[in-house]
Amino acid sequence: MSAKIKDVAEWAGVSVATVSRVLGGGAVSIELRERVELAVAQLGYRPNLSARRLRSQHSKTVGLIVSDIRNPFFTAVSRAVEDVAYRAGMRVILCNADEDPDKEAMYLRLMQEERVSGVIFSPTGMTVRCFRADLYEFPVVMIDRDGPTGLTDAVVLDNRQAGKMLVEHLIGHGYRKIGGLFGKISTTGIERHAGYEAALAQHGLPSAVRFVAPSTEAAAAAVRAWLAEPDWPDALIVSNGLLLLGAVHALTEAGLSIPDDMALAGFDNDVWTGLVGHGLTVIEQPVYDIGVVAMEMLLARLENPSMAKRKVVLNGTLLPRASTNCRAGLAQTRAT
Amino acid sequence: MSAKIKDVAEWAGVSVATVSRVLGGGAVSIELRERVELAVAQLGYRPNLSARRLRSQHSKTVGLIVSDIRNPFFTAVSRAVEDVAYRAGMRVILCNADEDPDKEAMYLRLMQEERVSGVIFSPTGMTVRCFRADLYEFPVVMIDRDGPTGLTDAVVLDNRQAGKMLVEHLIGHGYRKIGGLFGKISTTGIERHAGYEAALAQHGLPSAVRFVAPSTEAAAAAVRAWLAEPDWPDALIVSNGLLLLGAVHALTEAGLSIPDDMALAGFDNDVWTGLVGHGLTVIEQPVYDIGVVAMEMLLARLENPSMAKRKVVLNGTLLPRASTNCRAGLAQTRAT
DNA sequence: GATTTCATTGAAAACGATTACCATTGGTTG
DNA sequence: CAACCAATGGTAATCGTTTTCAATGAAATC
Repeated sequence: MSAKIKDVAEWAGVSVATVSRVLGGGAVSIELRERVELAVAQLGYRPNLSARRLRSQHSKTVGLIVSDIRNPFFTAVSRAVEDVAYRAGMRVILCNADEDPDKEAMYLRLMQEERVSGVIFSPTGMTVRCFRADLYEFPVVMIDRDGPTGLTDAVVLDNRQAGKMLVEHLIGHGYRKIGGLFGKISTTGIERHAGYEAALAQHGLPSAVRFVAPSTEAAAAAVRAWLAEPDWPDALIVSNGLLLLGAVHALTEAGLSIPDDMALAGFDNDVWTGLVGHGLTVIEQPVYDIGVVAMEMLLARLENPSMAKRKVVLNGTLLPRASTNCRAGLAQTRAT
Repeated sequence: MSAKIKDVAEWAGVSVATVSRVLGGGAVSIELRERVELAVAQLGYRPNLSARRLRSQHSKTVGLIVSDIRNPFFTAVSRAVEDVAYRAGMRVILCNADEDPDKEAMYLRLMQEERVSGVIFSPTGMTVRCFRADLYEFPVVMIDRDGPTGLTDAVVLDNRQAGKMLVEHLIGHGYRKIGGLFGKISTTGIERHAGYEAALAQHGLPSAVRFVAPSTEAAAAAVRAWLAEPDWPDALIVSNGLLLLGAVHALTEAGLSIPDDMALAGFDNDVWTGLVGHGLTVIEQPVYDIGVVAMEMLLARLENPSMAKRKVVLNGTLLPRASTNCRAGLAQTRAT
């Protein structure tokens, strides 16, 4: 059994209050402070965080609920959240909800039991629609997906604009039959789709879309089915990295050339996107920044709970590469 | 302020002990049990985990200390650890130690303060050499890297054998000048290097190695420097996914063809390895299994602390692909 | 020199659960 | 009918901290 504060106090010949003050940076004479520090070192004393949290009523812990840590987007975000959190003296509890509203509810309940200081959460469309922030005693910062404005803080990408940007890039490179493949569970897919439709409508071009479950396999299957139909698009926009990989698999196994048989563009600058052929054109999200901003917003909210809710909208940047037949992209890839 | 157990007791007209028994599955008459459950539901009561942990002296929490969650190897492992942990009613605290012994020590101290039930840890070579398991009150399971046998439980890959396997694959495909690029911080790099040397020695072939810091950029720089020398190998073995990516970058930017100018093989079946050219030959680690086994070992150890220490050695599987000019690999890639 | 002020320190009361121990009840048995 | 027992509920101690409050003594003010 490890040493308790009482042992330290006895060893140093002071009261437990004094030890606590030394640890917490209170006012203690230099002499006692040294005696206590020596005792702490000699006994190898480590405070019990459960006791501390119970008494002081703040956990210094944040919950991070993502859909799947294996998605490079979320690993980058979580790394950023952790960096900022640990630097601020807070711990992080990570949960994978697998885009499943039941699991989300379960983890939210768990966060209450932990009495976390706050939660950073990337919810499904389902949960976002019926989320009642007032049910929880901790502030929530939504990331990637956003709910009805003003309910919680949020940091998201300008998905609509990014969707438009991708379509316009393709139009600018001469493509006219531009298909879209979007995730059907998250709100990001919906918004990117909206941008896609808006850009096409603006140019008087027809749209052709498929909505799929959020998995590489589902995307591959959808593209496979599409290729079996008589009439495919000559360019395809895919709404996130996981789905994009599925599309690549389906096109490769069909022996089709990118971009000659079908151009391809998508979201998320995952490492592999630079390595398919001469590179895939993608919208790069500021993944690390998203995590940093989310955690900083949470810290600010804890500092000042009554502050008006904020929504930070970040912009993606277009990385033109060879998969959309972009000469700039080709040149860049060769040079790199 | 949320409801406490006392409020529930008053609401239901019973004592706090009865409420606690209902929650903990003790012996309570059916009638009172129903009254309590109703009260819990109506008040939205959630037990305070800090209080529970303080009193019951077990945290039901495990620490997971990895070097970087952005490394796909560790994301897969961590996902597995979490799945098993949450299924066993335990929470996971994740820490990134960045291959830095100081950070490792800091997080280990944090784990003590949290009074975690156990820790799963992927230490640097430095920490592994001077790790004193008896300093900590929780059991530790080492993953990926292993310390002196018998000190802690461990689950690792048979790195030596995997290194040999890769060399023999290359020799079998006619390569004779086989270089090696290994990480210099972790023990995995050392062991894989040992297997590499052993296999070459067995065939009477010369070795040529470089050791680098564990980053993609360091690997790219090393390969770049190597290519500037007059005499490079005609095949290169790289000791992990991060470094392998660096090698690919360096070779690509030098305009060299894989495998015509240089064959390439490595470790970790990260998604992108299947997408470079017609695929990179790699040793695939059973990443998810490693996490599952590690967490299960930890649970077993908690169940029975006096059990003899175990070390589980898993085998990698060779995925022959086009980067080593492997016809089997080529065919497979085309078919997939 | 007496009174006020101030910085230190210690004693003890929380924090919110679990649980050992005791008291009550009603039924069964000798 | 007395006595014992099983089942159930309540009381209070406990976990290891932080924090309030009062006490102490030294310095400062008048």
